[in-house]
Amino acid sequence: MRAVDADEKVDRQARILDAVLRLLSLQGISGVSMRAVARAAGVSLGLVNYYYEDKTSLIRAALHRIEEQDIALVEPDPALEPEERLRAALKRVADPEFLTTEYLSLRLQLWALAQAHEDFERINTEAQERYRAGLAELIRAARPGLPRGECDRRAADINVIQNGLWLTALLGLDHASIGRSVARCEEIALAE
Amino acid sequence: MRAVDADEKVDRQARILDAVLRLLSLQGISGVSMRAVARAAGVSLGLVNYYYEDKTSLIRAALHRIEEQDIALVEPDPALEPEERLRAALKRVADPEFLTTEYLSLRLQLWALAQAHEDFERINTEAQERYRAGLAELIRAARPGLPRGECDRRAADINVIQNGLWLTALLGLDHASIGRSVARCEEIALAE
DNA sequence: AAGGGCATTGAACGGTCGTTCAAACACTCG
DNA sequence: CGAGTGTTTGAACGACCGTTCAATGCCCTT
Repeated sequence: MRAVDADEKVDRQARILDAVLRLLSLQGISGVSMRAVARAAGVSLGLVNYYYEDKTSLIRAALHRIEEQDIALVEPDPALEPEERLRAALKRVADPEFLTTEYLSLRLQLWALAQAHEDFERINTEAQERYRAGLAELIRAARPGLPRGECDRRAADINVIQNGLWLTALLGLDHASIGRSVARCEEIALAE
Repeated sequence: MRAVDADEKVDRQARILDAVLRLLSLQGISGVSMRAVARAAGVSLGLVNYYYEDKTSLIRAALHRIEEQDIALVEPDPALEPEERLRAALKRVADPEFLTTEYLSLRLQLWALAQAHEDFERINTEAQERYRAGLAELIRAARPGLPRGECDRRAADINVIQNGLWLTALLGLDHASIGRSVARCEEIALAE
């Protein structure tokens, strides 16, 4: 059982952060207490405070973790042509891998947190802007003739629909309207 | 000062609920404690528990209050022709009156709560369905020739964009993309 | 073997939480 | 006036919260 032991021991800090994300997604911020996090991560209360100065920095770390995932969504896939690259990125947001209740609920909780806490709002806004810029860049690569302003506009419009798509997927489960919305995003992005 | 005194006295129960909505919007669920609510409403701690059995029923009451506002958004305006009625309803969601940070933040907090608490989720889903049904009915009245399924489909698609619109308005403040999204909703709704 | 530096633990602190409840208040009716 | 009814208050309870910290365990170096 060496490997399992090692797995369980390695990087307790990461396991603590995982536990935060899990609890936040399932129970909301009310369910995230230092003790609950410690319990869910299988470590002692003291260790949570050892790795994270206080609760605020713990949540902040969770926010940054989600931010990385968001940016990865518009990371260009180098194996594809520009247009297919864009299509792939647009489809990725409706991928079952990302459209899980756990992930979407987590996003929602973080957005809710951003509303209540100025510090978190800044992190969130920056992430949103980086995402939108990445999307605009993908459009520009796929439609080189478009002026930059038009690319930004399209990225913004797509962003609106994608946000709605995520929210709708979370609140109800209307798969058909999600598919149609992805198609609508492609239309907006690739119009000549 | 009779009138003011009366105003301040009348319906303390309603003032308590107002305080909940205000706190929830501004500080999230973490800011809503029985004591904070009492303080914000200008009543004693005991009175909050007098009118609301426990904290859960207090939040539940807040959810129902928001639900009423949502349904009112698609309430047909009898003074208008069917098509204008629909346009009015679609424009209403982007009305500055509803697009305030306070109101949107409140919605977000309630959605976040619905994820964490089964009881709240049910209330929320029902409200969402009633809203969507109201929207489909408006479309049917404006385009009587359309089959019912197509109306439902359009209502669902519009709902996705509107959710995104609200969320985008809350996270950033891209007014231009909001205007374009409202126009897109009209196109979807009124296509022949 | 002894020492030193991280990692890890859980008890303890003061504070806030939700809930309960006896007491005080305001008001109407007889 | 006094009895009765519905409001309103704030103290008190036990539970849980975030944070601190002395003590312990573990592993590498000398």
